[in-house]
Amino acid sequence: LTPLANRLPSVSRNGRRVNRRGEGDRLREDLLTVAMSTAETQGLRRLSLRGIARQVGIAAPSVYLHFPDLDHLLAAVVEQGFDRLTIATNAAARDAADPAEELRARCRTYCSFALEHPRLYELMFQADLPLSLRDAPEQTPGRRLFDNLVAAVRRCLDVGLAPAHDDPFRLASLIWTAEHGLVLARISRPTFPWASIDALVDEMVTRMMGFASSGHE
Amino acid sequence: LTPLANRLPSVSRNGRRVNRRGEGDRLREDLLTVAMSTAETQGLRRLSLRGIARQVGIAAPSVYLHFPDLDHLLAAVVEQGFDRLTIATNAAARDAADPAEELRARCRTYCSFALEHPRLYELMFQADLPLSLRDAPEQTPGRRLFDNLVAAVRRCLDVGLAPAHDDPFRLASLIWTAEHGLVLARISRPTFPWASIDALVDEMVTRMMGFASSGHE
DNA sequence: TGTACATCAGTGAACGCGCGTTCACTGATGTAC
DNA sequence: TGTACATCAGTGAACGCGCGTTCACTGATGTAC
Repeated sequence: LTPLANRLPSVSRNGRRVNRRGEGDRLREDLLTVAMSTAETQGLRRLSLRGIARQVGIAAPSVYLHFPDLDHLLAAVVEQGFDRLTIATNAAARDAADPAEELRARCRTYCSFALEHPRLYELMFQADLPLSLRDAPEQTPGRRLFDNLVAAVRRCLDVGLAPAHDDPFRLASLIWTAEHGLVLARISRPTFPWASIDALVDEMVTRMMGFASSGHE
Repeated sequence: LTPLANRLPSVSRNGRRVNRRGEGDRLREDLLTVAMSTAETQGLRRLSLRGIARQVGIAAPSVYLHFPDLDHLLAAVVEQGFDRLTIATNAAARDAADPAEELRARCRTYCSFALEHPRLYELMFQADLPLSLRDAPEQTPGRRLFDNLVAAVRRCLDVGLAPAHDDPFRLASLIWTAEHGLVLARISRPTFPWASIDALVDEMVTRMMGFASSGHE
């Protein structure tokens, strides 16, 4: 009501400025960013709509301007997690000298990502949460990532690095689940005397694919 | 206050009788039984002290007669889960003809158990919950189970089924994490076109151990 | 045989908390006339 | 140039809920004298 207050932009108690007209979508990004980092640091159990709103600096109901409910917000986090993981593994694959090395690089990067963001990785596979994503049967998040793995396995078979009669899809299922277990076991049992993750992944891939063992003998 | 009421045993609204003197420990078993079955059917997210008390038919504070807090109750559930899994895998191992078959039988049974009790299995590996069990470093629940797996792998090496220079502990780590991932992936991605779990497990073990492949060519 | 007392197996009410969601609203800013 | 109006980007208060935990208690039953 003072002249001074009239000249200042709208500011909530947290110091956040209300977005200008037409820029309301910025809040959506802010919400995702904060949800993402909370997921990484705190895990699913500490992820709440009110908590995220608090950190962003808005009132809780403002979340509903961009997400119909909490599940859809979490689903967006999961999707973004898979996008980043896909980008990271593809980048690692590009530098590989041959298909076998590419496959190993993909798997090592996959595991590194999971172990660097353990809470996010857990959320990405938390069975019952992203309710809104379960309707899409074949478009499940991470399916693209898996398809890339199948293709990498196929390239190995094509150049004769493994028996040609093997099924790439089946082999990729075995390799994906194995690396999945490798990281989840590490996350949930941190005191177990684990060997180096990179060495374990390489050995797992080598044994699964039936590569001539290179490193470990 | 009526003569009739005096002759009846104490009964809470749920029809539960108050245990007789000296038999207070029965409530502990009831709590565990109910917590176990709730864990199996509902999962961790729906497991609450009040909910368990409600199902057992007691007042919520009565739980504190037997467990110092909710975490200790959950820890007891986890422990019981590992006990059952250990018993099941050992039973399966007894009927095996040779070490290779024993190892496969152990792994198949492990996976069957996990897939028959998916919510319980998830709880057993839920990272951050059994706070009271994390103090015991080497006595982590499931360690006995893992030791059995190492021994089974060692027997395979001893009879020459796999290269003798391989390390049983390392191989067991790879096999355990692989089967762990196999079941968790199935639980969290039920719509994925999975192959038969028994066939996948057998193939995984065969490839990991370097057995002469018997079934799949 | 009777009675005071201790113990056991619980209970009922209350606490403060954070949660997801709803509702009607507000204040700034652009637009039409 | 001025002004009414629509729209945008949010807010504040309130709802009902279930939760874990605390506290002082109760009622039956066994035991000592």
